[in-house]
Amino acid sequence: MKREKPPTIVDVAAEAGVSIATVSNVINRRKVPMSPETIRRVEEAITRLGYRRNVMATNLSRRRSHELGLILPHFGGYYGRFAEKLEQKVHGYGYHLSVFSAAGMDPEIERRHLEHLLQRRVDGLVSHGLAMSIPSTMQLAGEGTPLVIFNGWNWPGDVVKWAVNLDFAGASREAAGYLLARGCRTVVYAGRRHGMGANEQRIAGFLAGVGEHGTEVAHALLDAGELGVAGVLEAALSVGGSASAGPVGIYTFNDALALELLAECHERGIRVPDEVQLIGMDNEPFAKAAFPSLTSFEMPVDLQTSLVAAFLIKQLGEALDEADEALLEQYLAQTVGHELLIPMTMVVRNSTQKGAFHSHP
Amino acid sequence: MKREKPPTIVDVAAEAGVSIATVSNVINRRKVPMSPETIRRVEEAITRLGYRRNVMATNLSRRRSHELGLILPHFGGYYGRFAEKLEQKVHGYGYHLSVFSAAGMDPEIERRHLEHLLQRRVDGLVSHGLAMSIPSTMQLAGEGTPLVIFNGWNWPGDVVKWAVNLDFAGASREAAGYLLARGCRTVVYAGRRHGMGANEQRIAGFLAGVGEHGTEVAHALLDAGELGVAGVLEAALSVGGSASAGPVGIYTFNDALALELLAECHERGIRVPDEVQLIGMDNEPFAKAAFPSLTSFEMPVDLQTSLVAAFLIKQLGEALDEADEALLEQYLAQTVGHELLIPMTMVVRNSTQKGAFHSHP
DNA sequence: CTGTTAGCGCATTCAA
DNA sequence: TTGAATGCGCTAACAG
Repeated sequence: MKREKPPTIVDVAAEAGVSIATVSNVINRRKVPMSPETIRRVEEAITRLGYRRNVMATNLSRRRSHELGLILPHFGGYYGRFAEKLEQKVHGYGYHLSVFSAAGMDPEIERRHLEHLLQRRVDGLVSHGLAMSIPSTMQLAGEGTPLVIFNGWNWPGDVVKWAVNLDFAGASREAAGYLLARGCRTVVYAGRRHGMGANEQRIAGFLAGVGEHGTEVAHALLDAGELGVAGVLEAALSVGGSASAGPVGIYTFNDALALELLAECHERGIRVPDEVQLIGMDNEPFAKAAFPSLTSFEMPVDLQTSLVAAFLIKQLGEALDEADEALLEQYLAQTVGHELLIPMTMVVRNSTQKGAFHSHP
Repeated sequence: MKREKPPTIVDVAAEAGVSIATVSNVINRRKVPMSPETIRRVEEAITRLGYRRNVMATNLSRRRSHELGLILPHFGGYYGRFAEKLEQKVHGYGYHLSVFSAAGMDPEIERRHLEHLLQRRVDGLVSHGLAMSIPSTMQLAGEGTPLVIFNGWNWPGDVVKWAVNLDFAGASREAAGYLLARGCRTVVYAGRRHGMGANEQRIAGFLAGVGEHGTEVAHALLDAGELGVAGVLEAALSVGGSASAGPVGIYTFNDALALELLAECHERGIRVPDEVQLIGMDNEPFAKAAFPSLTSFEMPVDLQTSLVAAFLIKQLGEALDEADEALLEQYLAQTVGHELLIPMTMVVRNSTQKGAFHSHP
């Protein structure tokens, strides 16, 4: 624990025999003209001393941190990829991204992270539709820091300028329609209550899809958190009365749940997709490798992060590059209000293809 | 973009009719005696103005950030959980944790994050065995910031005081032995070259396990990155000559790879575990839900993060609580050098239980 | 082209 | 019990 304190700009100036202002100039590659000789001497001094600029001092002085904060519900799957992509994106604009996880929607942890980011005076924030209550968030975020939400619905436009959402409703509508088209006699949605807005969107879309079907169809909304996986499966199987023909279609909150249901089907000798058809969401790597492979929805992470970054960078008064500017305009044109919807595409696999698998022939 | 600048301690002082020193005192020096009246006035002013302390200024003044940095190879699975746990742990000691992902072992990104963390003058660093070269890291980290490594091997003791590692070698040894004991005629290890140290540890342990077997046994080391999943399976099947009796045992770098191999087996009508037995690593949620479920190794995230936190906090000169102190001593006692090894436990499932599954009866 | 100087927001002696 | 003054490391006019 020796830790002699790191060299400062003053040490560098002394070492190079110039003033601190000059050092600052060469560090920040300012426009001001400087003799090559001076630059060389300063740079030498910097490497010789192992100088590293103190960003706290820099930010304090600049009254600008060039730092952005991202709050995620957790680091897994889609969200992790989201974070990495967004980091790359904003780095291209000279911003740094600090990522925090609410460790599974824990409002307390979330609040802590938010508070910390605010105290650090980040220039902007990106957050999922939070676990914290909206008023509580509003109070924290206040009018202050630019905030872009992703996958959050019904945020008042005065606190959130933009919400960049995946069209879970549309996807769910499609899923329901697809299952019905495949001849399912019954369709159910298996959700997770703590999915919050994302869950509600799926429900709304699912119901819409069911409603669009020509004839009346047996359906149900199930909660996996409440019923458990086995409970969901049982409930699903008994919805339409056990005698009717055709498989039961189950559309799940995400691939993880779909996979668990799949395992439960194996356990009970229920054939997929003959007796039960499954559609998940997220298109996780394991969805493809499952047996039978799971039909799911691809997450357009690239597009979503690009849009999020574009909105935030723009709010920060920065100029966007050609591609991002174009992207923004394209989506802005087809958007009403401040909620932007990104369409999703279904990836059809064997869990919805009749006859592709027989567990117990 | 109005953003009137946030209130400072000066504003609060004015509002409360006291000096800034007094404000500072009520905020963080409750030890010094102050009249309750003053405290009340200051606190009122704070809430009235919505004052929030600027940590950059605070840290600059204190010459201490109370912030720790964590660098991960990526956010997925085990690492994500690791981050969340560690965050909780260090929060208990009054530290904040900033997490960064190298986006899949990208040395460039990793360097960027490390540099940023150092510029931010974090009090300590935690990192996986990095993607960056060791010398490059040493130069960066230098003698300066306390650094604890996890799952990193062969780091010189003068730059890394502690390395807290999972015993991948021991687990791999056990895996090989287990497969052999289950009657496998052939055992192979399917790895990922970019797993680096973690991969090498597995290889060493695997070979040791094979070597401990009484008789000579056909085995091989395969690289999934090079051969592809199909290639690995083919190679594995042909290792011992196709005629010999007993299943082929495949021990994989992680569950993801095991699952892909499992899918490939289904594809080709190869029965698991009758013809092929699989053991993965990480005990991901999908390992349990796979069909057949995958034998794997549990990751002791809690224990590992506790130890990492304890080492780092201690290096920072902080006092540990009872439990952590005890934990530290316990492990210190059984450790030689600066590399600490955490034992892992196997979770046996159907992918190694004969007869549990017949894909094509 | 280079140096002087006044902040940035806060913590912390040292006096009062 | 409170306040004035100094410094943390750096940036950004403004002079020279």
